Amino acid sequence: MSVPADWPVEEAEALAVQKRLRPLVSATGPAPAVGSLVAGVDVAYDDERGVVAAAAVLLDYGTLEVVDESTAVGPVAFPYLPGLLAFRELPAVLEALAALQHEPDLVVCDGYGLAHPRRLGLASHLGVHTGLRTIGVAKTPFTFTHQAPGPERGAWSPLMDAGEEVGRAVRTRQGVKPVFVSVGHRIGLAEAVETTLALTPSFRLPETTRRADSLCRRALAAAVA
DNA sequence: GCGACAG
DNA sequence: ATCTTGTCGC
Repeated sequence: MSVPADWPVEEAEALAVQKRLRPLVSATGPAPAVGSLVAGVDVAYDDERGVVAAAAVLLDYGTLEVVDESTAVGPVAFPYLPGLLAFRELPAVLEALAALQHEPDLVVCDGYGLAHPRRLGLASHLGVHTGLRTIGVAKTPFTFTHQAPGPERGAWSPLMDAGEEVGRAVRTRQGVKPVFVSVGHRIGLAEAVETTLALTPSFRLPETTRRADSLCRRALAAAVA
C-alpha cells in the first residue's frame, strides 16, 4: 500500500483541503434499505514502526452477517492532530474499501463527520471523497457538549458546538456510556441515529465497528510479525 | 498564553 | 491509538 501522491504532508495543506471539501457535504438522505450492504472501517497503528493497518468489513443490513472483508497495510501518512484525523486514517481506509467485492450502501466510521471544528470530520471527508453515504460513530465527546441521554436504549440528546446541534449522544445499551453519532455524507441526522441503533443489537458499538476493529488489529499483528 | 482535544 | 491484571457482573 502507498499514500496518494498528492496527499497533504503538512497542516496548512490539510486545512486547505478541508476548506475545499466542506461545502460539498450533504446532510440529507435516507437510512440504508434492509438487506442492503453496510461497511465498517477502522484502523490500527504501530507508531514505532510507522505502520498502519486498515480493515473494511461488509455486513448485510438486516441479518448483520459478514458478507466480505478486506485489509490494507502501509506507511503512516500523517501525524495525529485533533481535527485532522482524516489525513492520518484515510489512505489505508480507501485502499481497504476499494478491495471489497461490492460497493457498500453506507460506511460507518470510527470518529466524527459534521461534528468537527470545521464541519469536515473523518466520516464526511470519506463521504465527499468517495461519494459514498457515511456516518460517524465516536466513543468520546471530543470538544463538544451534551446532556446525558435517558437510561434506556435509543434515548439521545443533542451534541452541541457553538449553539449548533452537530450530532447526537445516543444510548445504544442500558447502563452503558452513550456513543456520539454524526452525519457523514448523504444522510440526515435522525437517519444516522436510526442506522446506528439498527447496527447495535447487543453491544455499545455498532457491529460494523466491532468487526472492523477486530480485523485491523489482526492485520497489523500479522504485518509486523 | 495554556490546556484540551475523534483515533 | 497504545501501554496492561485482575475483577465485577450478566
